[in-house]
Amino acid sequence: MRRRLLAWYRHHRRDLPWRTDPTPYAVWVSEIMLQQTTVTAAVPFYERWMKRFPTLRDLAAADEEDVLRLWAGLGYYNRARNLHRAAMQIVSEGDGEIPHTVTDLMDLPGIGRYTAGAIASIAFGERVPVVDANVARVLARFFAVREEVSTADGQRILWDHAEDLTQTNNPGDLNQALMELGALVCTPTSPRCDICPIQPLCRAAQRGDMHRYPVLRERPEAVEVTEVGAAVERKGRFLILRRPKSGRMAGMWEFPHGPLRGGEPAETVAPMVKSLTGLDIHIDEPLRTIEYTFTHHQITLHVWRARATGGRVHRRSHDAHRWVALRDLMSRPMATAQRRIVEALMESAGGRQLDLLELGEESEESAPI
DNA sequence: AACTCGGGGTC
DNA sequence: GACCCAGAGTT
Repeated sequence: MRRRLLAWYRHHRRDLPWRTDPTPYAVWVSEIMLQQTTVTAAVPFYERWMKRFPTLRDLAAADEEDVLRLWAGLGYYNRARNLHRAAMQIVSEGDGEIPHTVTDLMDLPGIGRYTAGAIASIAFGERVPVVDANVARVLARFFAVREEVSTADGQRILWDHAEDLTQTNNPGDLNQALMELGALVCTPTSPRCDICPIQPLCRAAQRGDMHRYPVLRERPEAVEVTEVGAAVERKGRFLILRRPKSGRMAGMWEFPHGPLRGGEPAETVAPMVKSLTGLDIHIDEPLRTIEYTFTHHQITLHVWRARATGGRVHRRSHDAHRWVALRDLMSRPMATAQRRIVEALMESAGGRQLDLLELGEESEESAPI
């Protein structure tokens, strides 16, 4: 099975950026980005990251604000904070070298059994297994594992199989081959058993019931949430708040917003901004409604344009605030939903300039673009 | 063992 | 629009 798999991998492996020079740091960064994130989504972020933080020391020396700025859009922001903290930990407490073993790697924040195994095997050649969603699927089919993947029994069985397979001279390639097969051939909904190099040895393929593996836990139903928010303007600048150091989206900037607990959205904005910031505002007009989904929440966020009319910013659940000009908003670390608010503001500003241009054209003047 | 994480691609 | 993804941390 290993021989077939490795032969296939050598021929079909994708040319991914972290494979051109798989230093321990490169492997580490890629593995953190790829946690719960598809390869396609991670690639452009990886390229930018390595340009800005080429080495572990560059990362350790960076401000968290810069780290989050580069991560903005990838989601799961604690990954970036943990990566940064781990880099600082290695440089300050260690010798500046990334640990070589699973045990030592797992002492670092953001590195669990999977990521420790990936770094140790790929970068250092340690004979240790990895079980991610790809490997779990491949092995569950190959060995016809009936146990639910997320249970303790299911995990133990899969890790045991993976560990057996990894007792070889090139554990890093073996692990990557398993993941690559899961990504390209042994896919979730329609596996390509016809082109699979290990199909003749696969229990599920022999039985013809590939679709029954892996056994996954039922997902909870999505919860619909309505939120209201405001782009509050004062003297041409907009109010943004920074979330505290811990918890969800720690350290990220956002417009004042919050869940609608009842009543009409339009009538809830001003009280929400008041309780969040202490500011009195005047609502001008609806700006945009933004819909997005995460985990099992479906959010509908209604955002209004508003002006500050009085009061002082006191901040309740945030640790900083700034009044920022529109052109500077995008350079703050903000999650995607918040960036869409900035986009809406820029589009409406652009529209206003276009209105001016059209007025100019009506008066027979040539307007520069 | 269950829950959370605030992104996005694929089919 | 489901479903899934190179998981980890917290409760």
